[in-house]
Amino acid sequence: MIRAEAADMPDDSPLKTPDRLRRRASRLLSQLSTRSDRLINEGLARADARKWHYAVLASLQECGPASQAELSRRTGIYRSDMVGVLNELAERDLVERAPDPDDRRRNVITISTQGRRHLRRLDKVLDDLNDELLAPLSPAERDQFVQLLTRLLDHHARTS
Amino acid sequence: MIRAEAADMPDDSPLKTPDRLRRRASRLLSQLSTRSDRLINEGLARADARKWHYAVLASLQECGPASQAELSRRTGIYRSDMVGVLNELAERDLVERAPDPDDRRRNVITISTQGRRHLRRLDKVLDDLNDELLAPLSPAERDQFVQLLTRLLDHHARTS
DNA sequence: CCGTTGCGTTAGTCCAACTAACGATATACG
DNA sequence: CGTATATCGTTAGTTGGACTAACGCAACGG
Repeated sequence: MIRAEAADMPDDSPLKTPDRLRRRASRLLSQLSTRSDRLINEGLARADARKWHYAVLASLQECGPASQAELSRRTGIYRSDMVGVLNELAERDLVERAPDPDDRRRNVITISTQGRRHLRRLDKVLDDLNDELLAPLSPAERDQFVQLLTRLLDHHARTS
Repeated sequence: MIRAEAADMPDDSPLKTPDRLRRRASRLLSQLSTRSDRLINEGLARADARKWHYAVLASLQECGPASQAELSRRTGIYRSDMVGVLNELAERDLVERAPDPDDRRRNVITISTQGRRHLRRLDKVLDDLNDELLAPLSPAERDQFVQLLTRLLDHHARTS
């Protein structure tokens, strides 16, 4: 399997990336993540959105209205960046930002009907993009990949 | 499996990250990569290095001396960034930069004895860090994880 | 000889992740 | 009560990685 590439690429050059580098999980992870990010960002840009938009809308849809700070915790977006994301979403009326009468420090963010519609579109877009990302894997392998990622992430999220 | 976390975490709050978000491979990938990067960067910083240093030194060790442009191709570092990396490495005498007599456009980069020693240290450091990264996985699972990553990356590298 | 290509280098863009600090409000404690 | 402490939304700024543009120079191909 190692020399699968030797089939279509003459190995007469010492140009190839050294094996030591290619096998490090950390490196594979970061490289694949870069490509994945690019794929996702480009796909979402075509749909006039960013990935943070999706994260916020999905969170609102699934868990209901919330303050900005709570949204930050749910989605992992820093609350300093949340401001801008919500500005963009509110500008397009995908989301409503209203002061919380119970706690005047808070804003209550609610997803709008348009927001729900937009979210449905984005869900479709992301399904397709993730399909493209995982294209070389069989369904079983995809599940396993997701499961491995989840376990690793959970571990490092709890140990943070 | 979905509510594995409910075991040690009372689910009376709507704060949890929505499932839809948690299952997207692209998202898992990017989040895990962020944490992995942080782990690696901090670990290497403690050893007074950066990940690009390792990539360059390893490439030199495994494939021999090369021009800067070729190093770029081997490692994936942009040649505009390679300059700075080589400056740092040359400053510490881990690497030697000499004009190529055969092609006066080129610099030939050679790893020094100190460079080799430094590389050995970094290899150890990275072994440990990757162990930490993959801690929750069994050896078989680690192999599989690496294999899945490799296949995905190869696919998207060729389709680039 | 001239156009193209590859080289090293400089500068600068873009974006994500992250920190610091602010004013305003809410909560806890003495 | 009052005062400390914490939380909220917000602004500004830093850092680092990925990436582009353009330069002068050298090599190669006609």
